[in-house]
Order: sequence, then C-alpha cells, then structure tokens
Amino acid sequence: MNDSASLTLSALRAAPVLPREFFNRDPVTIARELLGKLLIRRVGRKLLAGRVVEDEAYLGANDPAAHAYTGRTARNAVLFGPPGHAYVYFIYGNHYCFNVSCMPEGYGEGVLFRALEPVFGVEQMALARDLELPDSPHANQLRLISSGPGRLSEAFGITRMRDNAKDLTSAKSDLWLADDGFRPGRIVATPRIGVTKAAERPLRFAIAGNGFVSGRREG
DNA sequence: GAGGAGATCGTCT
DNA sequence: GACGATCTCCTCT
Repeated sequence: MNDSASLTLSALRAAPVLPREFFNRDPVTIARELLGKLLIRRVGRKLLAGRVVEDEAYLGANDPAAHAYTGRTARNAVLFGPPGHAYVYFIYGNHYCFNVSCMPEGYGEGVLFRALEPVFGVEQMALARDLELPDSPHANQLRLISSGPGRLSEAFGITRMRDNAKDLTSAKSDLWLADDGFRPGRIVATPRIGVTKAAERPLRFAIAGNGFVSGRREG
C-alpha cells in the first residue's frame, strides 16, 4: 500500500490546474500521467477531491472498444471536440461514466476514470453514495466510495446533464483536474475491464498496490 | 470469498 | 429491438 494521506484545504487550493496542453496528446500517455493527479469538485463553498489511481485509454477510430470507433454521434460528440473536456455517458440504466477528451479536435480519443482515492470531503462523498462511515472507517469501507466508474461518478455527483462537455482545465469550472506534486510509484498496465472488443490490449493503468483500485485486489 | 444474475434506460441500428 | 467502458445483492462453498 502506498495510499496517500488526506489533504488539507490549503494544499488543494494551491494545486495548479492541469492545462489544456496536458490533454492535447495521445490518451495512453495521458492515462499514465493522470495517475496521482487530483479530481476536484466544488459544491457550493465546499470542495471534494480524489486522487486518480486507475484509468483506461480509448483510442477512437483505432480502437473497436471505443465509443468513437464508429464515428461521431450526438452522444459522443464531446470526444471529437477540443481536449480537456468531460465526456459523460449513461450506461446499463444505472450508472454514469466520466471521461476526459484527448488529442486535438477530430480524433475522438479519451481517458475513462475508473477509480479515485478519496482525499478531501470524504464524508460528503459517502453521503452521496448512501454509505455510512463509522468514526474510524476501515480502508474497505472507504474503498466503496469511488472504486469503480459508476461509483466515483455518484460520489462526485457527476451526471451527463450537469457535466457533459464541461471544460476541466478552467479554474472557473466546478470540476477540474490538478497536480499537487504527488508522484505514484510503480504503474501497472492490464487489459481493460468490461470490454469485449480489443479486450486483450493493455490499456488500463493503475497505481501498483493502491488499495482503492477497482475490482479484485492485485499487486 | 467467489460467482451468477437482475436491475434499468439511453443510444444506435 | 438489442445491447452496454456497471453495481449490488444473493447464493453457494
């Protein structure tokens, strides 16, 4: 385990927002470099934050598993837009999944956020997930907050109506990505979860040994 | 702890 | 009309 400790509010506010250029690259590089970065949500005057510990790259027209593989539609239009924007979609009648667009306009590539380690506003996130945390929550209970694409979206209140197409590189946004200087140790690459096409490609990335990675524990 | 199946609805064909 | 980048509950071991 190399899970990072919770953050102070001043540390959160001091973390620089990731610039547009960060996302104007190929999603494999971005997926690797997003590990350890912070997803921050402003709710009224409060902040929620989670550290990215697991994500997946989707390679647009070169990737049969990607939503953009068959071309631009009303649903996936954000992926084909400028980099650094939120692509949120609804799946299985129950869940929202949260992605960020990558590459210049027209490519349809992106990164899916699969798991976060809660580091600020944990109680509010647990409330959003309808979880009850005891006074000294065990890691297994904290893990239920945001270890999975649907779970992290619920914890952060991310929906298609509210957040699709939102600019994640703007400090004026209520949802953005930031770098507080944390650097993960070893990164593992595995096949993506839940995909049936191009299922063998190692495009899922996670911080090795981190207890907040989704699915069965590994590393 | 592991495995299976149901829930539930937007999107595309 | 079929399917899906998931989660949770239930059963069995």
